Amino acid sequence: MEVTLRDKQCGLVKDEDIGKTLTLSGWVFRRRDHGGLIFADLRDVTGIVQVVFSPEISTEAHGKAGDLKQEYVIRVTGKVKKRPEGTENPGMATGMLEVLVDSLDVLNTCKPLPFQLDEEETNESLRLKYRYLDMRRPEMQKIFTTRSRVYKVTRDYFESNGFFEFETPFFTKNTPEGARDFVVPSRLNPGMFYALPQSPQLFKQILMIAGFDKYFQIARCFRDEDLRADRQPEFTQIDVEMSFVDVDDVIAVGEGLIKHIYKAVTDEDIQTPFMRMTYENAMETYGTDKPDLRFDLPMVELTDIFKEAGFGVFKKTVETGGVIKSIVLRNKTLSRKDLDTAVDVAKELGAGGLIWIRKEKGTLQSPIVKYLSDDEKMAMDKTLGLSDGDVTFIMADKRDRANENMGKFRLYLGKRFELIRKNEFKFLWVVDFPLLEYSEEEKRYVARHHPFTSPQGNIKNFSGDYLSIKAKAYDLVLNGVEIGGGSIRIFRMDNQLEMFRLLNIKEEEANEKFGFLLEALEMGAPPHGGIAFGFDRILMMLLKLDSIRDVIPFPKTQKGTCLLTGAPSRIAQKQLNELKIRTTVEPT
RNA sequence: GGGGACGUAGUUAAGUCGGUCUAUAACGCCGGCCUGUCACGCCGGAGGCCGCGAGUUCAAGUCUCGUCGUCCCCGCCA
Repeated sequence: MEVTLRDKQCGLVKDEDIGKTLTLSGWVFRRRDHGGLIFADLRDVTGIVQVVFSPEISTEAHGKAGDLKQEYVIRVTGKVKKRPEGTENPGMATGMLEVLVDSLDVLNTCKPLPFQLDEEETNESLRLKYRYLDMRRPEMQKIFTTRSRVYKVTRDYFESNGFFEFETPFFTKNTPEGARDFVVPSRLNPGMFYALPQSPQLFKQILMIAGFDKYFQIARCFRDEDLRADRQPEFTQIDVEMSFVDVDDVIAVGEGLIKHIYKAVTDEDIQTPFMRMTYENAMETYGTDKPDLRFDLPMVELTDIFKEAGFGVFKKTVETGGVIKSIVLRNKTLSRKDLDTAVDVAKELGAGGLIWIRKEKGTLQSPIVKYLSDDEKMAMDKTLGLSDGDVTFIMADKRDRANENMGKFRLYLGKRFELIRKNEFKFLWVVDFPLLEYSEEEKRYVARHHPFTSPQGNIKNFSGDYLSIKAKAYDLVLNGVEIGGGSIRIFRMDNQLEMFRLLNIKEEEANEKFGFLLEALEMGAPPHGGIAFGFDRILMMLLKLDSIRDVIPFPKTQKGTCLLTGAPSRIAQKQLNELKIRTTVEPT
């Protein structure tokens, strides 16, 4: 016998259904039992519709409805009616309608819930353990239906721009640079391991060399590093690579994609092109390579003004090549306590110290003011344009440390004094990254992005300051979070060898680790470059959520465990034997 | 590896200076009543190893140490 489970979904019942008899199925979201009359909100992913059980319509259905409980799965059949005047609910999409039920079937029951679905705040570990209940909440359904739509518009965008979608291997080769790899033992090759990809980087370059011109993939990536609110061990990237392009081409495609996604999520248009800022400018002005531009507080350098200062810390810092940087917090008359707290915070962030100078009634007040000459005070006042109620915060340190610490302190000020305009989306390209950075740990220069990133200009026989070489690399930053990054790649073997020389990587080592790419570079590799966007982070930001876990269906805890499935777990000795693996941890 | 926060009925929270705490409330749950509710309402009831383990004390939900779990941050990570 054929049974109709439903004619349409709950949220899709419309005015034109009035008078029709429909069969609907869904979950009992809430039930309001008035004894003689019982209301229930029937819910599915499309929304909620009110169903009414009245003994005047069906005593049998009304009788059964008395036993309905939260989250029972039911099927009802009944006539769609306009609600009686005065009982409409304008707060819900189907609030003008209701279904008068003549027959009710309980398709499945539900035990009492471990937490209420409409509870504002529920312990996240409980939500993760019962993720299927958590995900029934309308807010979560909104997140994941949005996520689904973003996959679709992403594919639409690339498809209409001539890109080809590929899948690349999960079981791949361990790479030396970058994050720690997750590894998978190879049973067929005892003692050998695959690595899960940190990104499809080398494969997408190979695809360019293979002549596919424009590639994209919505790719899962794996990095065995510690977790954060915006970092999961497996996450999704929108991975892109293009041939015969330079920086501006990739950036333009990236902006087009973000515009598309932004529209899909917020239904609004954003202005492109996005602002661009050099890495150096970002570091000098905001002390970070991912500035949050939803508030101002730029850093201003005062090194020249205070280089002769009577205040020992300033003088000594400048003499030893350091800098003096300041931030002005305008028109917030801070108490002594606020200022003391600010000093403590700065120290906790890693600063050696923090000087404050407050302007009131036209004069500068500060513990160090007596060490400053009138000329110095006037020069500072003029440079910073101070008014009454302004506080200048000053750090003196080596350039990198002063920038970095002041950058962190800037974020503190932004939060503490609520300067962040929360409704804004401030996109920003950070460009002209240094090609190299010095690794204290390894005592050598390492690639800031990765070793296949193209330098700006010719680096053949380069002998100057290695840190001054710029890369054709770019990051996309949104509200202080990095949501994408990429580069133009080196496409000629001679340049790649030059790069390895700078990195002090021996040719044999390079061949052993990524010889397949090097060999490919020698067989007609076209100029190419690309970018990858953090899919989860983009969603998190656009939906104004605080955690990447909220946009991932089944996320891991900070210890990397899955509370739903209990992963990771021990495996049987037999499995270990097959893999020729012995652990050094005793079973507990 | 390090720093910090939290852990009390099924859930969310309160619990002051260690002492009427026999641990409180709301929601949920159970029973009853209710024909226009929509977070329905009203009456009644059950429900607790105060994360776990030591210690201090006449006395511990409360103080100390350890441990487990979750979260935030640094390191790590692009």
